Amino acid sequence: MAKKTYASAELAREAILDAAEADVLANGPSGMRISEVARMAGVAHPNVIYHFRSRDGLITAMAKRARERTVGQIETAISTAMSTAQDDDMASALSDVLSTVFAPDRGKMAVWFALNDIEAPLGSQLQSFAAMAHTLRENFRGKADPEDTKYLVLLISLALMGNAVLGPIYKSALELKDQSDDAFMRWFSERILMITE
Amino acid sequence: MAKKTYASAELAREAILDAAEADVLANGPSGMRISEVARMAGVAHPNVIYHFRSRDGLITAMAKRARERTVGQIETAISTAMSTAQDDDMASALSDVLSTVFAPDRGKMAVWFALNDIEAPLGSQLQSFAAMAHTLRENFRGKADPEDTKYLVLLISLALMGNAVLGPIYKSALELKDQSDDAFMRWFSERILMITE
DNA sequence: CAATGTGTTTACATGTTTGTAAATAAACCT
DNA sequence: AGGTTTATTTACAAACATGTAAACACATTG
Repeated sequence: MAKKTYASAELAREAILDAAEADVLANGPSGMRISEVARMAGVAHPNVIYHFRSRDGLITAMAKRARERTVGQIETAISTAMSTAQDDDMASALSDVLSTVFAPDRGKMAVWFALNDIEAPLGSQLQSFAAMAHTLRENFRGKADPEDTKYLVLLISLALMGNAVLGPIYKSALELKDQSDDAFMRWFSERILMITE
Repeated sequence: MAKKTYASAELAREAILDAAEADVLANGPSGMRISEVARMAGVAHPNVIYHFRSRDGLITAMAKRARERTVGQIETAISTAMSTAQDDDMASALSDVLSTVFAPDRGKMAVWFALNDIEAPLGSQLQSFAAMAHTLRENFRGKADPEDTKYLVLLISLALMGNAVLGPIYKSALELKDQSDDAFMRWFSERILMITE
């Protein structure tokens, strides 16, 4: 009795990828269990293997989908910001981009990937990200050193990746008054603008 | 024939912990395999269990040792810096502390721990770290907002943790001219001083 | 120097995980 | 409707990981 849970194979695959993503987010690539993924997706475990050939195939497919989705979201986030940013509220605009681009789950996933030597999102996008940042910077602040902008992009990326993983822990350890991501983004954006003076 | 590889049980334990640390650094807590640790330490796998009772016991002991070692190193690094720091070369002094405190391996380990919900080093030390930083700051720059110093310490911690994991990847993706940790530390230290103006 | 305790090994038991095989059901053609 | 392909399940096989048991070597000491 092979009853169907999903309308199409495509939907089943997506559901399995969703489950895999959740499992990896919680337990990392090495902690992901295909039976757990199957359970979460509501299918029998050989079905997962049927769709993705192997555990490794599942991880690869999951990473690929995450990468593609991320690239898309980054592009829209940046282009939105570039078209709406006003000189008088750069901090706000910047803060918005940052929260979007480096959402906690995405950051956590990127770190999991990096630690497990899996090609992560962002890496390949950073270069163009830096180029856009540099254009934006020179538009508002005049001539600047491209290398300096790269360092800036690097710092932002690293800090936000770190924030995704350790942010909550460290904020609580420091007993910060406002431990929300928003507060930190806001503070950070202001400092970034200070050092691009 | 139970031949001895190490002179004392204590040495065997240390060797096993070293191996466990290397394995966890490479594969994470969930990826660590007792037999692999045993192989690296040159003992049979039940010997590992004999010394640490279980896989979990091994991880716990390893984490504990790492925490204690870290706390010690942090304390000496900071006190050295505080006694030698000169007003005219703060950036250098700061940069030195940062590289010491957040060495790549330590950062990577902290991230592994955090992702696996294991109590990591630093967390409990951050508060006193922030207090020292604040004293130092007010000594050189006069009255400042303690909350702001906390954010600063947070940023530094997060960025350097991120650097330990993603630094090399991102630096290469950005095609930075100088991809050494030193260059980044130096640049970062200078910006930190800029925003504590 | 025998007895005991500690550290170590080999051999094994058990459970878990991945992956395969075969059967079965549904969808899709003609 | 019948046959083929696709998706799914149950049952099983094989590998691997953790942990236990028993035996064995070494050192200490009574």
